[in-house]
Amino acid sequence: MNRLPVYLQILTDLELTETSQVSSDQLAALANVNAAKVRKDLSYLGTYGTRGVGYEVAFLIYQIKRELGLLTEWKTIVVGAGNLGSAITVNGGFASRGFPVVAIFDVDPRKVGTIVGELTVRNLDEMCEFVRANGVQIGVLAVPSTAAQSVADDLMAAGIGSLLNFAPVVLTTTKGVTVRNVDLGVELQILGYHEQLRGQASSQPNRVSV
Amino acid sequence: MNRLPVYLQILTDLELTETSQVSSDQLAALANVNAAKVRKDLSYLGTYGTRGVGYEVAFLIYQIKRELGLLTEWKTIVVGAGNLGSAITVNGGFASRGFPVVAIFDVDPRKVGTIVGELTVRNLDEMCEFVRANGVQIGVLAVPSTAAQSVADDLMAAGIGSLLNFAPVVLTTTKGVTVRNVDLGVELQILGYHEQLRGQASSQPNRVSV
DNA sequence: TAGATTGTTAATCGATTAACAATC
DNA sequence: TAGATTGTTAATCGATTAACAATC
Repeated sequence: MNRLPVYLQILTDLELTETSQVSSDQLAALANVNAAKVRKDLSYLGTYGTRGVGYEVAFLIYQIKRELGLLTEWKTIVVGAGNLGSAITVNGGFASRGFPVVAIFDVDPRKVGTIVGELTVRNLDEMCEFVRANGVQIGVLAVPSTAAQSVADDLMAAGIGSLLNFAPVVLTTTKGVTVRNVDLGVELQILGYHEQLRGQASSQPNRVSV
Repeated sequence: MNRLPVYLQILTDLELTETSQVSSDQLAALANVNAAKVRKDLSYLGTYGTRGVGYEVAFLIYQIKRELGLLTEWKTIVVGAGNLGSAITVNGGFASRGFPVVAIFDVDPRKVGTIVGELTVRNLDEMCEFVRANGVQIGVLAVPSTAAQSVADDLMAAGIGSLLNFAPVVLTTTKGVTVRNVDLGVELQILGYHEQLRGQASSQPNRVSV
């Protein structure tokens, strides 16, 4: 369920402000969704609410984490030690969210051996062996578009489970590997679309929004 | 329409391979969707196909760009000159996709004045004035979570149109500002969820997938 | 008990897709 | 004309939400 991470973030914030109980109405307001939807989403986890009272924040956090598989750590590697790969490795704070970055790789000999965060950049040649030997589950592709498919092929051959791909290409995948594409250019394009709509709204009010 | 950027990318690839005509069947296969959906999506742009033949690639690219507002350039600034902000400014290649990054800002005096790509990092103090003076439409927030709301408030006060936010916080927004959140941690969490499902599928085959 | 809120049903809404006449 | 493919209708499917009995 795609909305559970949103609830999780809100609940985590609430816990920091010492809130121990929350109603579906409150949660819905914070998440900008319908209260019935919140109850339906949460009832999917089990019947953990108390009628007339609401939900216990800490318990709900635990149950969502359980459902999302965040009680386990998933070993993650980053491929590409450029700015993006470094950003993810260093300040992503992913380790605290259950995704320890256990290695970072690059093909550029000038980058191999340098330090990124707490890791030393390894040579791409060692990647497959490392994945196999350490049972790495998740690979983050922060490489140029031209290299993405090749790196993905290597990782899949080495038995990786899931890929997070930042290169703006449609990867060909084998087996049951899950791929998630994040194209930052597309994110901007969507904003551009909204900017255009804004312009049309003020000048040509004869068009229904989509 | 959220699928148009996907079609656009595929069509652009096709154009590079000298393909001038494409059918809804072919496009659907490349985009991993139903052919009827492709035709319905494209018919929204207008009736640009030819029965018995298909669609002209170049013309379709133009029409999608027009619809998405990609024939105009949208002035973009990046706030935060860390690894993430640098990655976006330098190798995002967003300028070629219609989003020229016209300035980058940081609060850290050690970063102000340094060069990122073709830009000199400016002081955050100058940001509002710059946005107003140059009519910047889009702001990219590559700052720590703690700073995100404050920077967003400043940008909105200065009249920015849309924000792309990488900080894992729910921003409070005023007026008709469009905000798009990209939480890389959430992206990983979704992969973690799939990893967990994979594990359950092999051990406990008594659970229907979601 | 009275008030509040859940869990769930049933209605509604919108998105997807099969099917096919139109037509190149 | 025969084959291919669009554009669109109508059916299907799934997601959202209003409503309310259950119950704390």
